[in-house]
Amino acid sequence: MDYKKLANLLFPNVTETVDALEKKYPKRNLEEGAIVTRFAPSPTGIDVHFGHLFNCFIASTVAHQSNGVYYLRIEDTDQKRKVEGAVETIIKTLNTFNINFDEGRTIDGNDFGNYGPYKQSERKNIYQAVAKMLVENGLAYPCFCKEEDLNKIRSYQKEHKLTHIGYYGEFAKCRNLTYEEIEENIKNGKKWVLRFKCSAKPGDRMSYDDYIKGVIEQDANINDVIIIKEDGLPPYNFAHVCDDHFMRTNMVMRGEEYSGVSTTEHIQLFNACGFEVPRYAHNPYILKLDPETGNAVKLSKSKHREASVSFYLRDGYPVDAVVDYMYLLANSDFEKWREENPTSPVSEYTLKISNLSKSGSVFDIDKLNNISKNRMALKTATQVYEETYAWANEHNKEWAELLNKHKDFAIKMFNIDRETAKPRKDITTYLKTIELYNYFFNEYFYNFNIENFALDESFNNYENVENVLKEYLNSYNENLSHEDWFAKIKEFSSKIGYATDNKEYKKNPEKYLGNVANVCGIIRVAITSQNKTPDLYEICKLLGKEELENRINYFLEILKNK
RNA sequence: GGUCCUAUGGUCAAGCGGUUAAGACGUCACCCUCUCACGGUGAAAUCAGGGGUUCGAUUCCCCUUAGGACUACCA
Repeated sequence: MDYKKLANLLFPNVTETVDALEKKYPKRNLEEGAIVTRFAPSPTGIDVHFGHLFNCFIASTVAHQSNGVYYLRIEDTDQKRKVEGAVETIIKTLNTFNINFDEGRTIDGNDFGNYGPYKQSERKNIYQAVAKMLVENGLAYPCFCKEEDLNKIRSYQKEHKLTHIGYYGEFAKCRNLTYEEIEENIKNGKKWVLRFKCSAKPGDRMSYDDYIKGVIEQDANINDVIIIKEDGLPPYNFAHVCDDHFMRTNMVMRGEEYSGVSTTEHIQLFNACGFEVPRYAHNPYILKLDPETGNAVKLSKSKHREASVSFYLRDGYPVDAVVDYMYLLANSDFEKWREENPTSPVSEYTLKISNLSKSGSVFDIDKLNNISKNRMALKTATQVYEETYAWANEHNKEWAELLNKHKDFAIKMFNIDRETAKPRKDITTYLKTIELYNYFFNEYFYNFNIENFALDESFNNYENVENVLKEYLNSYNENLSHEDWFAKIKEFSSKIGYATDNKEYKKNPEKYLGNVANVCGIIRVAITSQNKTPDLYEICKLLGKEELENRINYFLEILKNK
């Protein structure tokens, strides 16, 4: 067959040539070992998957560490699944986590960089030029099979339990069409797709060196896969090959789902085009334990809230905590480094792709919480204030207003038990600050009902409670040191029948109304509503004597009327 | 069904033929203590099973088992 003639029949309007493209997109001039890689999302959702964030994080870190290039390419060849606003969300979200691109599509829809356009739907001429070349070289052919034809082939293959399912060998009927038949079909307006003429046969093996998983030997792809769809655009496989070639990617980092036969297919395509095959690195998944079966399953947006990056943003996990967690997932020795360098920027740590786990790891929210607590404890009160405020502005207006209205007060509040040798570690998220600190604000406190107060048996006898609180107010003086403050409490506690020596109290509990811990407990609940709070002395000092009195009166009032 | 990947406590994991099998999170206990935290000390808890190779296997090989992925005009 005259393939040149066929190419012109199929692509009469394509004038672009591969040679011209090679010149237009020259090899990158980078230092030895520089990694050029990309994030290539499909704009099909309004939320980013944590697994994608994780992949991006690894790829961008590795690229930047090597003085390479990390770019963004939008894979929108499936026009049916496109979602409005998805690209913007992706870019914004990644930026939030300090993942930035050196070139690619931007949030306002423009491109920056010399290898664009960075959106596949705008690269049709490139794909068609390469496709035309393949036809000219006899490596691709048009296929007129319809969906039902394909289904028929598939069910035949399944019925006869053939090991290979697909369009190959004797099943690839359109492979044998003559030029005249093709011309006739086209003249009759029959729709066609372009298929790759695969030279591999059942039983053929191929191997490639995966940067993460090592050398993998695989059954080679034997299907005459589709490289140009009916709409003229390529599916993933061919778009990947053309784009990563002309964008001069040298390391394709992508999810594990592409490892295996797909990769052999992609390599065949690279070879057929005469393009250099890039290095592949297939990242394992992040998993989640299924409570019913106990099996680890792929983290999925539809089933697990922590699969969506918006979850971390909404709950207010500090970005540095999430980033630390990703480092930990990638390289377990990061933990040791972090222990030794608690305040260093992560950029000082070298991520080692060789230390990536070959299998997926189960997502552990407890670990993230722990990291978050530790990161939070390292921040100054002002930092905590500002980050919390920024978060609240987006996610909780009420909290934001209070923080804004009482800024100095709020910073002092966040500073309690902070700048000490053993800072508190109870804030995991910005969201958590609300339940942890709301009682500091009168706007909250004076709206509490008796149910909001953490009452225990110490509150059963109203007279005792009143007695304790009145004594406390009498003894309280804002100028007291911490020691003197506590000495005063002990003093009146003993006077009104509470034990001040805990060992003594444990020996003879019946001799006392309670111990000094109960006294503090009563005070704590009365002025904060909670039984778990930071240092009581500091809280009292921050609120001031007048406010203490008001709160105690308020509390006694509602306790009495319970 | 076929092909590939993976397998150390509940989780993340060190380990590269000889170890009392690190460490972290989580759990529990005790200490510290005005609560809660923090901190400290300690405990329970792991080499999936079976064959080889070897003087010796968690480590190397094979099989089994389990889990995961792929097998689209989706990416």
